[in-house]
Amino acid sequence: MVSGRGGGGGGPGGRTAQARPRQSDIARAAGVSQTTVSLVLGGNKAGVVLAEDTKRRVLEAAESLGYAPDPVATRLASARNDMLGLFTFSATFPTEVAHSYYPVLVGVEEEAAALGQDLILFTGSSGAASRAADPAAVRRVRVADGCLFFGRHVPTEQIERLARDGYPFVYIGRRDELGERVPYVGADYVPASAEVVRRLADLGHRRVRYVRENDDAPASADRERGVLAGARECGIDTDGLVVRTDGSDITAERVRAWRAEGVTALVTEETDTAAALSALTGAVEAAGLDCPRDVSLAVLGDPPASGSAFAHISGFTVPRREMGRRAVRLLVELVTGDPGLPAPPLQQLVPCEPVPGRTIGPAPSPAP
Amino acid sequence: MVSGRGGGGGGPGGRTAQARPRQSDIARAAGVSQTTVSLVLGGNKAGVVLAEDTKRRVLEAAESLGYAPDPVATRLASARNDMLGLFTFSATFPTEVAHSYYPVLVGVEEEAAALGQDLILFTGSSGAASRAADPAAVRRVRVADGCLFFGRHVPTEQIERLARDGYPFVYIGRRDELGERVPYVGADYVPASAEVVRRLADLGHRRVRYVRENDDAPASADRERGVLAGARECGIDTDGLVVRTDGSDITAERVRAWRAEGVTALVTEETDTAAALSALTGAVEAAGLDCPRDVSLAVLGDPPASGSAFAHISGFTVPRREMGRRAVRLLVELVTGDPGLPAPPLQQLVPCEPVPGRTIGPAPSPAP
DNA sequence: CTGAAAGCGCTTACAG
DNA sequence: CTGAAAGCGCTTACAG
Repeated sequence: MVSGRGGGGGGPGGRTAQARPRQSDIARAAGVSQTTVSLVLGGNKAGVVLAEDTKRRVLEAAESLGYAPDPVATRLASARNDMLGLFTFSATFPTEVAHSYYPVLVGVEEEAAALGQDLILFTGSSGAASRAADPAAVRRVRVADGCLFFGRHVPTEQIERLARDGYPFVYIGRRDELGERVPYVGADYVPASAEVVRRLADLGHRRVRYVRENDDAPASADRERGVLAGARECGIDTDGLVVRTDGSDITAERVRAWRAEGVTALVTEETDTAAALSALTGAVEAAGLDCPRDVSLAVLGDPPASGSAFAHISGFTVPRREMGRRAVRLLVELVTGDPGLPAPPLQQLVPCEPVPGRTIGPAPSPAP
Repeated sequence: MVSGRGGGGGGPGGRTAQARPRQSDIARAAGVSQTTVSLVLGGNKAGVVLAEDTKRRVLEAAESLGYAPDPVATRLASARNDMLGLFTFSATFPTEVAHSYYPVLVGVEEEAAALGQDLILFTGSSGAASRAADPAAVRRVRVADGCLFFGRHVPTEQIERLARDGYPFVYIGRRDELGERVPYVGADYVPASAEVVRRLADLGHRRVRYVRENDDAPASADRERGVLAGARECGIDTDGLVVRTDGSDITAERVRAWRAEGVTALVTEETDTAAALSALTGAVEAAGLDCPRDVSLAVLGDPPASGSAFAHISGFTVPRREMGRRAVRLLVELVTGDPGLPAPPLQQLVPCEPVPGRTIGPAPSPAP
């Protein structure tokens, strides 16, 4: 048996901890049974009729004792506790990608609060020791009714285990590798990317370079798909259009050479590392080119920091906040969903918002 | 009775949930009792001696059944749950003050992960309806072993109730109003503020204006205290030194008048609203003054955004991340602390880091 | 060395 | 309208 209540703990003042009140304490105070307390406080889903006076006494006792239900017990007994998990696959909150992470969190938090859900933050690995591979890490999420997953390095096997057990979860970000029944909320990169190319075409650009990273992320694949689709639609040369890079080989010379070939617009993508983006902007600057006078420049996704020289770069923004919101909404639907009812769309894409910016302009004469 | 296993739930795929194996299933398979299974799998903290053969049989059965312990039940049965709460007194995560909030969260999350604690995020009010005054809102935190409080508008009464019950909590940010036994981790504004004044004095400045907000926050009081102490120490005129404002009355004319009076340096403070800071920087710009050529400028606390014209403003940074870390450490000490052992320092101040910046320079001639 | 039993704090049929 | 009882899946003294 466990020693249980009244034990140490030593609260803030070093004072002896007072045990939290439970339903049985309320029952004693109100002179009713613990069952009745549960009925009164638990929302009374079964529609049981209770005497007004009983209700009042129970509520008063609960109030004066400062009662708060134990969500762990609630969940063990009922399979619900109105808590949602948010699991990130990194040792800590990504400091580097603060700009991309925070808005998601804001959206998640907003919608969770709106839906009366608390949020439990889990991290992939605890301390330096255990890696994200630790199976126990992912398993912990089961304390919540359902969980949001967010991040690059996904322990597929662990997640599949959860899926097999019917545990509700939603990915933030598109996932290919897990099949078509895996719920996610992603950004709709394809049309947004095509639209950027279309804008360039409308301004007279015919030769473009799309500088993307060597990355297999669905986001990168989608953007390339959109760029190619837009190019084909608008009669932009797709030959040599896509350039893969780790950043190191995008130099001022290369950019000048493109200009000499008649390239008038450059497009790149935003990622965690910003390798392609910073290499390209650096090369454009080093080449002494002005945007959009000498060459137009666009980025697929948000620029890295508002402080940089390219703070007003054209392109589109990723609807991170809305993705967070939608992911929560979907997760709650999965958690509360009646198995008989039609399921909500499991895989959702949120439109990206075009950013006019100041780095796109009419195509200059083909050769400088 | 609850329907329990195998029930609906309808996981991500809407597939029927498969019942997870539990200790009793393993027990049956291995021909031992459920207690023994718990002993074998549960780390065996009590140091009970078990037959090797029994262990092996249990482990094999667990493996072949794909057993994963139910963290909910584990936590209910053991006294602690290794969850820490983080309660913020605002409807949602502060979007405006993302820059000041996020680093704290990073620190909290880092240290919590390092100490094997999960994090529950609570917000003061859920949705638009309930205000932070809602007693139930604060009460919810009791589900965690202890809680961090963060934000300006603090429902003192609710917190005192927690304190009385011996519930462990720690404030992030200094708190005067709650007495000397209230645990907090704050920024050490006084010496950092004095140091900024000292730097100005060393550069020859003798007449200074400190433009602060009309705010009773401990942070504001501390900064003023530090400014005054530094001024007295360095022989800077304290007469008219401190200027309180809501932002509206800091104009280009006023700044020019100060210059005419011989003021060569301006100091302001960072707050949630940034009212004083943005008013002052706006007025300096409008007055056509260059920093530090015409006037030196410093801010007590971080500048608002890296993108602004004053991204390189001199002053100091608030050690938000370290505050988050320390707060978690203190809280865990309070939660796990042996009441017999000496308590850790309940009120801790973390040093601020000086930021050289580019807006402080030698004092120009007293009159322009 | 192992098992029967109580208990963690709830929910939910079921019987008064 | 209310209460006694079983149960969620574990942990932990305690008794063999």
